Amino acid sequence: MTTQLPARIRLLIVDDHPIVRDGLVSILHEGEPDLEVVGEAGDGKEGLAAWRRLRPTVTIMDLQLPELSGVEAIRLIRQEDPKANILVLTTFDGDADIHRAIEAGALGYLLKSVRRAVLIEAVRAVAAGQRYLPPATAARLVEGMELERLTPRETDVLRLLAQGERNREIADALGLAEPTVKIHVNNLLRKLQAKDRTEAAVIALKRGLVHLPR
Amino acid sequence: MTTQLPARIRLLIVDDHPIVRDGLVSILHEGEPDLEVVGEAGDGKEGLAAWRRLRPTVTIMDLQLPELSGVEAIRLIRQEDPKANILVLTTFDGDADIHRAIEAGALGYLLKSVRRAVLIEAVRAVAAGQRYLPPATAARLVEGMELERLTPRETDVLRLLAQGERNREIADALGLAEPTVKIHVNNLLRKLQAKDRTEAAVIALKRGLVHLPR
DNA sequence: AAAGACATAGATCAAAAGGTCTATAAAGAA
DNA sequence: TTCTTTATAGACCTTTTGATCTATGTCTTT
Repeated sequence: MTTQLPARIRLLIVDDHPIVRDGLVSILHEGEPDLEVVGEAGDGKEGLAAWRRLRPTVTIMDLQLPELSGVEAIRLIRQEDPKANILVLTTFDGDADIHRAIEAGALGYLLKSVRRAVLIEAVRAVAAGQRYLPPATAARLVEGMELERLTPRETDVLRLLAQGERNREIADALGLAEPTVKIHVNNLLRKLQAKDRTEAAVIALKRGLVHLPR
Repeated sequence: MTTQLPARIRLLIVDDHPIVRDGLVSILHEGEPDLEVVGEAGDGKEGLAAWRRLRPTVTIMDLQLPELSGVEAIRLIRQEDPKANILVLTTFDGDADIHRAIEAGALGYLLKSVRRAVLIEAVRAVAAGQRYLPPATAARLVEGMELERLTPRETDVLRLLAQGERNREIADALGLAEPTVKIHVNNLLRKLQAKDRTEAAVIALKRGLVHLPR
């Protein structure tokens, strides 16, 4: 189908921070003549549109994006082209988001704190269709698969719990009886290995299972 | 003392993310001939050393830095030169950190998500010795001054509370009686306007009063 | 010296949280 | 169909939390 010119790697950058976009462009261009940033986008929607227009070799994507979340954008892109190479570049290693991004079809994952050389290495790996995950992340991903799978309902409860809602309020918000909420909370404490709801809330935030409210 | 050539603004960038540093350099250089990045540093210690060596017009500083925190670095710099112009550039608007940074002597404050033009505007303002705060931040700072001042002991308790510790455990950890801890928790709930300890923990994290444990 | 803020702690009491049972029902997999 | 998972809910009990008192001692500021 596509006649490949092996030399050139065409890149699309999707990140809502202009500073980060410029930093990426600067690092990727300088001294790497075969890397070319062909497009940039500041939110998920623009990112998807740009991807459709440009069909880049690699899409570098942040997860926290306005309009359309990074995970959603990845899912939609991979739906249109299951071979699309996507490298996730995010600020914190909130495990849950990474997990979802990988499930949605991202090939690589990196923290924004990485050194320049690592970024380039990751871009080249993903451009070649290879997985790229920091070892620690890969390890946590495997553990995460096993241990902490939350059911949809538990996730609902956790989200409200992590905003400081009481069981009574959670029950009302979800249209449940309070004992039901208590069961879910109980399961959450066990799965998250938290000794009480406050620790559960902190763990949920730390792992990116829920996000801080505005 | 220093004979001033008004044209040139010499900048020092202190941020632990190479991507962000490159992004800043790129934005600040391009099309702004009077702005010159004369130095970069990747942690607080290096930042302080670079500042001593370079005495830049403006120091652009992240708050979350290894080795020496941004707030500490700001304090030390301002101790040596109370007229040093420091612009804080940070990822999240954790109010407490901003508050401390301003108290430590930062002149301006910006989120990393700002547009390029705003960044340049802020740099020029701070270079001229003027305060630069986004209106929303300024407003919150004023409120914050009034309402939410925590005592040192309350901060101790809050830190442990936000890790999910129980009153009993907090008491043991701090060498207090449990009733004393309860009083502090009570004061915290009132000052943070939280309805229970879980919400207090979330608020504390959101405002940057405490940080997520590693 | 007096006033105010802070830290300490004891005593109660009601509300909420958390643990442990049992039990029903729907959806999906073996 | 049978088994498993998930979601639902009731009952019971203990622990923890949070609210509200009173009270003391130390600082710092006025």
